[in-house]
Amino acid sequence: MADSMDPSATTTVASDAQPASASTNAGNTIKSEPAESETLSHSAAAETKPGADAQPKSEPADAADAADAAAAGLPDDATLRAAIADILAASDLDSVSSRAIRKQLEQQFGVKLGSQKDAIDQIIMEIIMSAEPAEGAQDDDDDDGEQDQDDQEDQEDQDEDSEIAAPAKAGKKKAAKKRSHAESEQRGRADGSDVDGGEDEDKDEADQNEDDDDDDAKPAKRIRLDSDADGTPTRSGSRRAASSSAKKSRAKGSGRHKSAETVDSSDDESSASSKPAAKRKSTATKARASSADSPQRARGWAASNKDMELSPALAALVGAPQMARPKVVSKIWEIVKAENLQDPDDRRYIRCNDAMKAVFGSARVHMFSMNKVLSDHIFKNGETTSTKSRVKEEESNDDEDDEDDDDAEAKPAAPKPKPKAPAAKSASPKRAPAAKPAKPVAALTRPLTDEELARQLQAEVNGGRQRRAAAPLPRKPAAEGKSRGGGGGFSKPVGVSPELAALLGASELPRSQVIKKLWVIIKERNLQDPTNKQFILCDPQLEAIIGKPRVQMFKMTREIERHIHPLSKEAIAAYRAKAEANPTTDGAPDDDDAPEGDGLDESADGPTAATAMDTQ
DNA sequence: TTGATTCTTTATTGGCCTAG
DNA sequence: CTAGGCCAATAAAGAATCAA
Repeated sequence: MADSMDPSATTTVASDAQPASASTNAGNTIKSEPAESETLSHSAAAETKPGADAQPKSEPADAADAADAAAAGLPDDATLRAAIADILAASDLDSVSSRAIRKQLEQQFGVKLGSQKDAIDQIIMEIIMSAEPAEGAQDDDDDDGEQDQDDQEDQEDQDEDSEIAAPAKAGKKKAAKKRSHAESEQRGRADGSDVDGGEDEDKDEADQNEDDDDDDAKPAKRIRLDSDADGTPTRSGSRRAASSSAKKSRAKGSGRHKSAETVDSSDDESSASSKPAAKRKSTATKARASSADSPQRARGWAASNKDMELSPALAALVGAPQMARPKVVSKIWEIVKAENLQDPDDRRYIRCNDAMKAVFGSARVHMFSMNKVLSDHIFKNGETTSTKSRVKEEESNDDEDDEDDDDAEAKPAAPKPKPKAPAAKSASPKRAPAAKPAKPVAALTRPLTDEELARQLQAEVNGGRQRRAAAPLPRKPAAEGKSRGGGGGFSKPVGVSPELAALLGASELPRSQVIKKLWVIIKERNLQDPTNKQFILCDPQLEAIIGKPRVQMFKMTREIERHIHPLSKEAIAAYRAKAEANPTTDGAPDDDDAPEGDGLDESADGPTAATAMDTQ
């Protein structure tokens, strides 16, 4: 995390920052005496800047002894164990990695421990597992922590600048997070960037970047992963699994998983059920401290590791019809190594064997382009066609053939080509940054011979390409399949304040449209902060609504909320009737084309506001 | 550093669904 | 029947995977 960070700086930050929103550790941290914060910071330093002086509290003598022993060879098991225990005790398990620990040990003992990697991992796991009971004991503190968190919340509400401070304030973040909360409480909180809560927006922006710096801290999940692979049912491991499955379940839109997760987390049920019945709103604001960064990473990891459908050719190559992308890459490299397929002249090039030729369509492929080509052979689970292959097709259509007319219709489903299309994108708008025009693979692969070309063509026919002829991309079943009975939630029209109405040009429209239109305006007026596009630099009109000259896009919704009020049933019905009578292309009622009168600004808003009162 | 992809973070409401 | 989780839209950025 902080290889580049001055440990002393970390200390400063940690002790200076009001830990008001120290996410994970809120409960404890709040109560921490300054001295304790110091200790924590040292822990952080110890974790990332290994060295005798950074060695956390216990037994420096041991370290010295061990160093002596190291001169003779590797430290013995007991020494190693003690040292690891020390390191772990001083580290945030969500951010520390086995590698970081090993490096620290190497420093400490003055020997290379690469050969001991497995053993060290094993010891780490054992120590983590043996720490479990302590975790349970800490559960009782949860409520206190939560209470404290509530207090912070209030504080933060008063201090608007600290809004973004606690990324972990996602209340709704379910059991997996709660668990990590409990665990993190017990662990040291070593991560300086985690501790430095929120001071101001700029700080937070910096924090974001600093968080990113915690590079070499491949989180302890690595360790957990290993243990999972071994089938060792560690708590941490199951937690990770639960978290990833939770994510998956969400992606799939299944409530069943949720319950499974609940079962999984039996020790959490009390805290979960003890939550006031008040709904999401309260849970959302009730900041459940949770580990701020690690779950994110974990989920990112889980995302990458989702099993994907493989084309027949690729399946034949790797020996499985489904596999996560990284595993595919790994497997291919396994094969490359096993068969010594790397070009001796330039080891970045891989000489394809027959199976690989079927996939890559050439006799030689650059390692970097390998992934690109693989994309043609990897598909979303359960899909018959891949989004990106569609995109590719469209692109290739542009410069090659026009035979596939239906592809043009498929376009809306392709999120890519326009990094910023304000208009209708629906299913998966994510991954904006990836939107790069596909570089020709040929740039890295050598020109194909006719024979190879033919083979490539064949591979395409056999592989992913043929899938595209299949039925139109079944967009997220949840997206349209559910169609959530008659437009509740975001599609339910709401009334907006005169100011907002003036900006949007409509006084009644669905919440989703409010946000959508706002973004159109933001783009039109180029209001995004060029240095950090997550922030909106409000123009006078927008500032009158937001109340700030600059607002993070994530927080915009909250600010806008002040200008939104529910409509009466009658008003909603009227709105829908109007929308139905005047359907627009978007599917959602669009006020651009069918505004309820252009002079609705003030006049229309009065009644709606009044009716809104009725509703409430 | 290359490549692609998926998912997360934030905030909001309310219908739908499941489990108890 | 109730409680509570999921999901819908919207944005940018970054993490995760793997290899040399």
